[in-house]
Amino acid sequence: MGIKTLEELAKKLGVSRRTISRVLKDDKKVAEETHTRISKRLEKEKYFPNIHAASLASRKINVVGLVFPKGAFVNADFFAIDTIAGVAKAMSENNYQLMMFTQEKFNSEQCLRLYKSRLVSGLILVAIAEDDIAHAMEVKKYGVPVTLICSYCKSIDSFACNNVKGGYIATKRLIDIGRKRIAFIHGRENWFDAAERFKGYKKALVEIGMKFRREYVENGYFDFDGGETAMRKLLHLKEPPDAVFAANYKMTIGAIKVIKKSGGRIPKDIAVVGFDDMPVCEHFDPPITTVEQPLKDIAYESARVLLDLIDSPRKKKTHKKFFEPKLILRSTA
Amino acid sequence: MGIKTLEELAKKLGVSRRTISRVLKDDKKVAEETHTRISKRLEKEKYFPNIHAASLASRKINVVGLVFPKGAFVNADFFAIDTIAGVAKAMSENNYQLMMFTQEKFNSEQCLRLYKSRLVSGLILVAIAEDDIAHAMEVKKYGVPVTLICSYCKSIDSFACNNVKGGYIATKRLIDIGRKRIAFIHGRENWFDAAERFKGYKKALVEIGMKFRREYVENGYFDFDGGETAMRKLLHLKEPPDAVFAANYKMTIGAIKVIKKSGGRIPKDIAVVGFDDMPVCEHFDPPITTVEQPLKDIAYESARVLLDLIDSPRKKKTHKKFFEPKLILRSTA
DNA sequence: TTGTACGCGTTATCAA
DNA sequence: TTGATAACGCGTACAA
Repeated sequence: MGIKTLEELAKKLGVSRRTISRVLKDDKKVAEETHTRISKRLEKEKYFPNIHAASLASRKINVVGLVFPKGAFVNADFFAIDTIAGVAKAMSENNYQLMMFTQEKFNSEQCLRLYKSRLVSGLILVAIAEDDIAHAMEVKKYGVPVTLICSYCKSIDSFACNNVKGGYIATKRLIDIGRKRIAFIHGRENWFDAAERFKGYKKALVEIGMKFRREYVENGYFDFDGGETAMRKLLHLKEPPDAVFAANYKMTIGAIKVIKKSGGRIPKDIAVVGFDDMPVCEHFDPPITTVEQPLKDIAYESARVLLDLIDSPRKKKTHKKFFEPKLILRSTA
Repeated sequence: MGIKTLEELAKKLGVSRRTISRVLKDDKKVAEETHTRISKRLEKEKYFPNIHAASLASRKINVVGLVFPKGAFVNADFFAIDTIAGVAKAMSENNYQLMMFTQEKFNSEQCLRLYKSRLVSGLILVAIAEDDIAHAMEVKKYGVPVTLICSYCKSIDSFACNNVKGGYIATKRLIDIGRKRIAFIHGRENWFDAAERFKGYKKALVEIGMKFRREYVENGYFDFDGGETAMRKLLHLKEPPDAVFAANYKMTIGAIKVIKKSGGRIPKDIAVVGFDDMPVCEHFDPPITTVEQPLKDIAYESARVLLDLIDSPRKKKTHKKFFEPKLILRSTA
């Protein structure tokens, strides 16, 4: 049932393989009559060329790998969805396929294997921890086309939100509404994003001449519980904050929960600005004021550049682009 | 830099390709000395076999495709994450790779192509709308190993939550706490899950001898806004419900929002049970009583069975498994 | 406009 | 225990 190879089909049609191959590629140099006769038959037989034979011969393979560290994937939920959606869009626009990989811990050896075995022709690495940047560089050194999403490395094409600015506008908002004691709930410290948002927070304080207070910074580890614990500590301070900037949406929700439970009014007693605009932020009670990062665009762009890189690997200059974050005003600040 | 082919390496080592191939496969029939000599060199050269050459020769390819309808992917967020995580686990346990596909609308032609071009050796279809079941059957008829996640078809191996039971236990909970006017917020009607949960709702009502009232059923289209609109309509009824079961977490959150805004107390005035236990449900205000479905397990199992199917395609009997939903009691009912 | 024939890098069968 | 050698199915330079 159904023709399996070009050879078979060629025999049945009484033409050469080469001619059918031309039809498949829409090569002009085929008589119109022959063309229609062949393409009708191709349709009918539901013939599709064996990709392995093709890429063995052509040395090309239209597949790109998207590598998630397990942490990012399991805990960051929406984050992963937008990333996949953005990359998938670029892939389908360019007739590429997307392969997914999740790694317990970033594994440069495995990345190399994916490439050298010709499974993929390039890799997109998502949210690599700072400690792993060196390994990513190694992968690149072996000649693997690589781009980074939501992390940064001088020698690799990197795409991320301008997290410093994100932290800055979040904090600035709190300053603008008159807050004097602004706390910060930090994400995991070895993550690129977390450190950058912290910088933005400090920058805004310095700019306005507000003093930076160590006791107003707590680590919430990017999670609900972490946000709760951090907020609880902040509330127990002798001089509790009158505003909080939490560096992702989970910690924000955790913090709000604790504030409400303690009887604090939001934003009257404590104003809150979060990070990431997940669908639920708008529908939370109260609706959360937060900084949105265009994750899907970031992912899309990094994928597009990777495809360029695959086509012309000679490019020396590395791209890097930091996308604009955007403050979404709702009820918490 | 680095050996590219078996041939090259064979020459350098003064052995035949076949011998190296044996070492790669851990074949016993190689002298120990030869074995260690070769494997050391393999390691050093970072040689990995060309997958295309290998699958061309062996006619095998350790890749499985996971096909999302676009709707399910973009709107169902967490849903997709758990699904991917479960499938990815099965893949890595069996040394398979995972390829992702998102389709605007289910496209059997494309599914067939993926298989016939040997890109994948089987497909997992996620949450196919009822209308598309026929197309899925066609794909199967062409010999593609296929399993279904979160939808059901008699002739295809199917894995889903026991949604009827889920709807039943949700409704039963509301009955048990003494509610007499129980409303239902329906998901998109042509989706398998939605219809099943509705059945469970009706079953619980009938069982207790409560009459089914058409006006207590509203469609919320599985989305926040839909949930809000539906709830608003329900509140405007002459005899508003004293309980609501909403068929997914987004509609649940939408409904709660509207109830709170209208001044209703939860669960005192209106009790609410949701569906899906997303991380945010626990941290919502109020924490949401909901029905959990073991999505990750469902996905894992469907992937495992697909791999079996690929290994031994002769099996006539189709598997189907309906996983147990679980009521998670929190504050809304 | 159409066809021939070699090469791509493995696997696997047989023979040594 | 090892090694020739023929597939595997397609791409493409070159020839007709």
